Amino acid sequence: MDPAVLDAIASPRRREILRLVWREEQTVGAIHQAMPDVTFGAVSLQLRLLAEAGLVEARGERRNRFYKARPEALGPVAEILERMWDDALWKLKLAAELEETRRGPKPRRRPGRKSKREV
Amino acid sequence: MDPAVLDAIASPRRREILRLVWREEQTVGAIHQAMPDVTFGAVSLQLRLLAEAGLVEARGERRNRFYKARPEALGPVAEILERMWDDALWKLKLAAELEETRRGPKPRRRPGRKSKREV
DNA sequence: CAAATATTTTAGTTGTAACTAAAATGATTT
DNA sequence: AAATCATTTTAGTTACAACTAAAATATTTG
Repeated sequence: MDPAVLDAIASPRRREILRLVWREEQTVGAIHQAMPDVTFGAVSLQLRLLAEAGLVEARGERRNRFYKARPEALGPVAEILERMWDDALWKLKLAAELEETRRGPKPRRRPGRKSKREV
Repeated sequence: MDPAVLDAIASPRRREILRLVWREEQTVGAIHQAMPDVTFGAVSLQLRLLAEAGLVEARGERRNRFYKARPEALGPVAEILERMWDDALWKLKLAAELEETRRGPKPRRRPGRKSKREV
């Protein structure tokens, strides 16, 4: 397992793309339609990152490129993701997470301060 | 499994800290001594992030705070990390990775361009 | 070949993670 | 209560991931 894998799946956006191409290949356009809050170009760039990490593969047919996940490249992480996606609760969390991380890769850490040392 | 976990382990620096406190608790000072390329404060900040994600716990004794990993919070990811650390090859890669990511959280994507579509 | 369609790439912007240096806080000892 | 030790927090800097809009590239169709 490449550490690039850990990097790749740390992004909610990339996890969502992975999910979309998990079972069956999808065109970039189809993926983009499922993520209307980002531009086509943004989807293409994330697909490039995923492809460079070996987590998706592409196939060209006619005018389209079809992308498909490579679960075998994810090793044990594949099961973790699948478990997350199967969990209905997770779907809600993902939605909130995607909305929150409209820009910026990572969830903000909570601002709640605690002045005294907490043991 | 919280997605904050995936976030936390995406950072080589945090993975290294986790490794140091995996088997036995360590003071912040001891952790810092094992990572001389960053300041004490930087270590403390990353420990805070890990603690907020529930991946480490702290205990205060005398002047020191002892940090310890909480592998149970990592779920299946714990095994992945352990497997990585056990692999000698990984140790070399991690060293290079840490050196390369002196600043900046993630490995640069390779600049190699390919102008034609590659199917 | 021109037009249409699908995708990639470029150039530039923005938010923020990871860091540093120094100040602040907390705990212990004298 | 001052001095010392260990850690946390603050304020500010820097590098870069994720994004947008537009231009470029590739592929098929009329």
